[in-house]
Amino acid sequence: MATEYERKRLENIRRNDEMLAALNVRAKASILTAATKRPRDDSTKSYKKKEKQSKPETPIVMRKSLRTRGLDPDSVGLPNWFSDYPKRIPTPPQQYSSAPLQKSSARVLAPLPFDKAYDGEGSYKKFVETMLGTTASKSMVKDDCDDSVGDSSSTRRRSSRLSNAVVQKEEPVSSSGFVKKEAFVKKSCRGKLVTKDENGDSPMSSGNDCLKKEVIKPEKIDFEKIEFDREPLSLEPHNVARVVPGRILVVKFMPCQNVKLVAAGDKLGNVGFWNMDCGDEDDDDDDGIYLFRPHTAPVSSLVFQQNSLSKVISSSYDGLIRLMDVEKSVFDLVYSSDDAIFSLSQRPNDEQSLYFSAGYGMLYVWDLRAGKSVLNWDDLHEHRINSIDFSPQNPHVMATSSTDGTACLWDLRSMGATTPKTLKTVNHSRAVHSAYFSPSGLSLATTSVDNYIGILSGANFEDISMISHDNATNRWISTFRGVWGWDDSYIFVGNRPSKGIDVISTKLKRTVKELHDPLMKAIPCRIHCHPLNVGVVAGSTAGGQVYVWTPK
DNA sequence: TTTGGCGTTAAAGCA
DNA sequence: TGCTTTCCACGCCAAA
Repeated sequence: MATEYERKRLENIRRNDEMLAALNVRAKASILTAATKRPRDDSTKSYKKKEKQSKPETPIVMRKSLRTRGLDPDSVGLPNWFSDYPKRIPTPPQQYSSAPLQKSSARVLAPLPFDKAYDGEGSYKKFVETMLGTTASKSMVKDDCDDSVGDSSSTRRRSSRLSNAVVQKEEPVSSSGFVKKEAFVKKSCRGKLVTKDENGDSPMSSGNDCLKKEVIKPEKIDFEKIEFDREPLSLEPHNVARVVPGRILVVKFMPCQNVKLVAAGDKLGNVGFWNMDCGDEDDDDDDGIYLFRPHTAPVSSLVFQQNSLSKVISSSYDGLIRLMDVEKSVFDLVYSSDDAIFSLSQRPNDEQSLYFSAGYGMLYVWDLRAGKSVLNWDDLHEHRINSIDFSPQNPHVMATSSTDGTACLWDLRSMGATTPKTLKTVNHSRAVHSAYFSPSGLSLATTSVDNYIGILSGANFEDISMISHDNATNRWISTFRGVWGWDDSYIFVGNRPSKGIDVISTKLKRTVKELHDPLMKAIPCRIHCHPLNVGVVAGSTAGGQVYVWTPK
């Protein structure tokens, strides 16, 4: 229950804020600050804001339900304005265009048009064109799934399937819920139309695709041409950009081979897109970086819709899930809640369902078509769930990681109970920030702040090995998450002291490579390996920069 | 047992 | 170049 003291404290905060708002002190202070600020010397490519973002004038309010606040659902509890506290600050009608100070606090429980969400300086016209496929007719898109927050695991799976030539079919599942390893047949798929399923139907053909897609023929993607093991990766100056202003929590490549586009979500609620092909130095109005602000709190995950790459789902600590629909130029509101959403994922080949975690240990299955929750568990973990991922071998098997110090494997088919049992639980001594399946689905990698990266393998994931790795961060940088490369051989994870990326061999159980470059000025906390282009790796930092390594 | 304060220390912004 | 500010990740520990 909220204490008397807490109520008084909140009441004081509210009164003070109303007084400041009435005096318009903050707006005036902001004007003074803007008038006296120096232009920043920024030699690297960067997003351009409409106006300098002043520091937040209100505290970030973490979304918390009555339940997690310890209040009864029918309790009067905190005043109504508390959950939407920032909205109480008087805002002018043009808040989105000329008053980022006010804008920074408003949680809009409605679809948000691009015009209102856009926070860049130039035009986003080219971005829309690119996303709608007018320049992407050569694009090739993946055939199946995307993944969970801030990682790279399942978006790579297609590429891995191609490179490993692992034939995917309806896998037999053991009684324990795990796929029988021996059921898989390795053979070359060169020349096959890998985007078609067993019935000959292309999973890409459904839906109102915006991009002009082309069936991927394996011979078009010569994975052997680029051998990550042998060819070093390099960081070119033009592959460095500041995409968003705040600390990045999630970075994702658009799963498209011929359009080099990176999306990043930051602590302030921004979602930035960087079209790396758009490098027209003469065009001051469009440098390929497009900054939107669909959320008012940290963006926890970004997922490109599996069969419609012009749609991007975002989740946030502000309790909202939005669907960016480029065709309609709007960030639709999919879900809203008082609980912070810490992770979101989709199962392979099921783009109608969202799996997301909220508050402290809750997990929801949301039907996009029906617009409602079809399943939920209140206490899947004892603390926040940091990642959700699905086995590419068997999409019924889900992996979660949590601040409660565990990573768990679940069988979705036997989770009807209110307190479902795990298939496997991995115990770390501290918070676990990720648990991602390898591209083949045969291994799982967990990353914990206890300074270990766990590798689970074996037919039933019974073989657990812990690789020592310095995963310590602090409050100013995002926690590390080990992500898989393009096959089961390597895991990529940030290195704080060296400001680089460690490449860990799962076979040797140690770091075998380090990606360093003098251009790297900050720690790459969140990493994504391009799902279709082997050797292309993005690292993102607390300063909002994205660094993209490419094969030499 | 719960709660809240504190230490940690990266990186932008500013003078 | 150096100082200030940021401020909800996490663990530790003392106080309630």
